[in-house]
Amino acid sequence: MKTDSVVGSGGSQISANTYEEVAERFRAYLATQSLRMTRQREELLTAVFHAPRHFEAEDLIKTLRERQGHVSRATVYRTLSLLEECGVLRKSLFGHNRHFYESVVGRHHHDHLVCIRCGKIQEFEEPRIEEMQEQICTRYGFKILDHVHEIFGACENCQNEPTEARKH
Amino acid sequence: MKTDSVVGSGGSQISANTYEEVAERFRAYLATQSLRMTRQREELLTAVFHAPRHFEAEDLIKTLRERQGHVSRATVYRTLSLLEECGVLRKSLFGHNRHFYESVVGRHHHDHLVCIRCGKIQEFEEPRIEEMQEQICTRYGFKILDHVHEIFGACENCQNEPTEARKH
DNA sequence: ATGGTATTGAGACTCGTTCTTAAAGGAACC
DNA sequence: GGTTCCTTTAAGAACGAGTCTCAATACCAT
Ligand SMILES: [Mn+2]
Ligand SMILES: [Mn+2]
Ligand SMILES: [Zn+2]
Ligand SMILES: [Zn+2]
Repeated sequence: MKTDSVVGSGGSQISANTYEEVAERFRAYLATQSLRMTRQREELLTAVFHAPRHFEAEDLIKTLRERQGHVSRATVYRTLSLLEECGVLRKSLFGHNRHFYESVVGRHHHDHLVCIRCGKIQEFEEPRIEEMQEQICTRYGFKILDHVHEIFGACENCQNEPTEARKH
Repeated sequence: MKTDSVVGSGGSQISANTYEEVAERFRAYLATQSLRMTRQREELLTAVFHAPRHFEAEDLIKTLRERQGHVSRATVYRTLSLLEECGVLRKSLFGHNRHFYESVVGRHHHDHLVCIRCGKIQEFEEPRIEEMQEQICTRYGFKILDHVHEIFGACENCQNEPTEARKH
């Protein structure tokens, strides 16, 4: 399964924000937490900025390993969490197990159709669903922090492919 | 975090179906796959039938270990997958990582509000969301097989608890 | 430049899950 | 019952994503 063949909802390949806008948000966040901007965190940010729309932690690790400036696995995970905390990245699901990240600064909230055959990700936006979610939470006095709404299935291209048989 | 303090949508604690109905479905499925009903598979089925509404694989393993008839870890996972395949069980998310299973025979489809503090699970049913999902899939020529729609946050009880500070 | 925190890298570790393999079980036929 | 040919199992090794540990190093305010 390929890792990324995005069909975006019409946007550009890379976030519409400039690197500086995103970097600024990150720096500001670090400041509020009395955390420091380091060479590693800067490199990670650059890598994230140039990564495809939906990427996995392991992709970043690989990318960075190939370059001069190595960044350790632990640091990658630590930094991804920071970027998530400050609203630069969002973490979602590829399948029942795998995760991917995507940059969300300056983008609308959206959810995903994930093709379980070829890995293609189709983004969708449906404010009415979001609104109903809110209603449901209100009904139950639940304070929503986060949600996961991913739809798994077969994209148009993959629907005609022969199905795999049970292997045993 | 406790593992299960369900507030169901009004249903009974255990699936409304009789054990025999569920067992029959499982046997039928095994037959179609030329698989056999074994002592272990039977014990698993019983354990599943008596488990709380939402349970984890590890819970079952523990339960079975305490009894006379031991069933190995590998067999538990294999059988849970079979039960999922034949529509007896559904697998969902507790958090970004953890999974739980629940019996779905004879129950309506529903999704969950998961309290990230105490682990309480509130089920909800919203046909209009399901319908919109279908519309979206139609729009993109996507054949839906499965979806995950879990909402994470704080339940009514947990909203007033003091928040934990960043630990470092 | 110094000093006191924050940060890092490497690798150990965890945890859920899957894989491997040899031994045991079941069904069908004799 | 015995034989044959599968399927299934148990146990533990292996895996993979992610986290933790801790000694060595980097930041940055002063
Ligand atoms: Mn997306
Ligand atoms: Mn449920
Ligand atoms: Zn596809
Ligand atoms: Zn709660």
